[in-house]
Amino acid sequence: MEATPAKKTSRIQTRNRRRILEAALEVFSQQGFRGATLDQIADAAGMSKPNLLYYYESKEAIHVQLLNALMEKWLAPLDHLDPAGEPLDEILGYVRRKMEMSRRFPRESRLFANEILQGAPRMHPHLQHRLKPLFDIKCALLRRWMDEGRLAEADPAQVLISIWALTQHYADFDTQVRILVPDESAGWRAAQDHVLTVVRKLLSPAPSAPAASTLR
Amino acid sequence: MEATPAKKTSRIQTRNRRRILEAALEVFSQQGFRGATLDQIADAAGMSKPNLLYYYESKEAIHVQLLNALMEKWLAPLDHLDPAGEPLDEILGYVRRKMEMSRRFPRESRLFANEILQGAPRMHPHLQHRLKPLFDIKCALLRRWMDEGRLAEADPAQVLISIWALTQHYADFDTQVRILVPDESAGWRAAQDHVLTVVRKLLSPAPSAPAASTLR
DNA sequence: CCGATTTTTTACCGTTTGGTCAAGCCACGA
DNA sequence: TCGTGGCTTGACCAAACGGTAAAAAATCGG
Repeated sequence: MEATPAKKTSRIQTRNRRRILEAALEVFSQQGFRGATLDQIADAAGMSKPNLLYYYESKEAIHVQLLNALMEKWLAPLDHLDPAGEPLDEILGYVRRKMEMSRRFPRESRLFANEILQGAPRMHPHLQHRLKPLFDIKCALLRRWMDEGRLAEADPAQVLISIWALTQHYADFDTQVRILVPDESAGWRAAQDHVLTVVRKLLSPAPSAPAASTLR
Repeated sequence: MEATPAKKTSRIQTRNRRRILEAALEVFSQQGFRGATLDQIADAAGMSKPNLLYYYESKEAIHVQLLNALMEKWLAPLDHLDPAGEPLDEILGYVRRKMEMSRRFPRESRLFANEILQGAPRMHPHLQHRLKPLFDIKCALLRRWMDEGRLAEADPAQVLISIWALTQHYADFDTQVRILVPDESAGWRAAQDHVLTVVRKLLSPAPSAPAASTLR
């Protein structure tokens, strides 16, 4: 059916699509979906509005494309939590990766934040069908580690949520953080060290009466 | 000069102004400034658009009014940190108050988040002249408590920032949290207990070699 | 009850918005 | 060289937007 769609995407097509997404990320992440205008995006992409609409059929199509790409990128670090690794190291590694993402991709973080703030009108299915299952799997993993006494006892779901809160905050509330802690250079280092400390103190297995398993 | 402005605000005026602010809070917190429309707000307030503009001269005026009122409300809990109190209790009390605010005033939290996400175009001065000084004062207080050995050592600025991150996250990312932890009733209780635990573990003075004051 | 003032509505305006259209441009293979 | 098909553009549109003008309606002091 449907005659071979064929026609590979040309070099100019990939280039322009990339430019559009880059521009759209910039604008959407700062203004939100409704606040952004096609003219702004087209302008930032260095092309005319009709040309932009030649590559994406609507404003919403661009937004959706951006969110889809984002979801994969966002989930990757969590996916890397290795059940075979040393629990605390695994989690601290995860935190490090999340902080790194907040630092290197703040616009993606803000795009996500905007979407959630508005009730995730376009991402709700994604959250339910991709994020939730992965979340549950990793919660179970944390649960197991805690039961084995290799992590301090805590609510696994709350642990993951608070790691997100702590790490993403530095990207999403960057404006506020910069006002309060003007230190440009050392800022990120201090932030990362701090968050790592918080998580370590939260999850380090009891150092007083240790001994691996308190069976029963 | 300027003949007595007089004319007390009538009963109907206060009532309508309140209704407008209530409606605007609902809409702005969900859609952001640019995303919200006067028609939406007027609709939510149960009045016509021109009537709405009879009470506030512009969309921006409503937004500014909302942000001003918000700032006071938002700072209050931090202001209550008592230098004379028991350090850990004071801070845990502060965390409790912040969690309570996230639960009872999620729209205010999201309004604030929206403003910061967009670079705080209207709130920047407020942040610099009201939030920052208070922040510095409370950081100094934490510093003192830590130096006295009554709190665990940490970067005071990062401590306050992470408390905000943890508490506000439950309001701002409510949509996501609800998907991941569907438990309606126990959810907030679990969240609060968790955040309190995190902060307690972070700031509890070393339990091994305690003794109040290690005066050098 | 009246007159004056405050409140509300109807009709409207100029601008911005997301999106369309038909014509022009340009690269490239034959 | 020319034509063909992908790419680009200027001109345009209807709807939605923030906001205004003026008159109708409601309110209230006397």
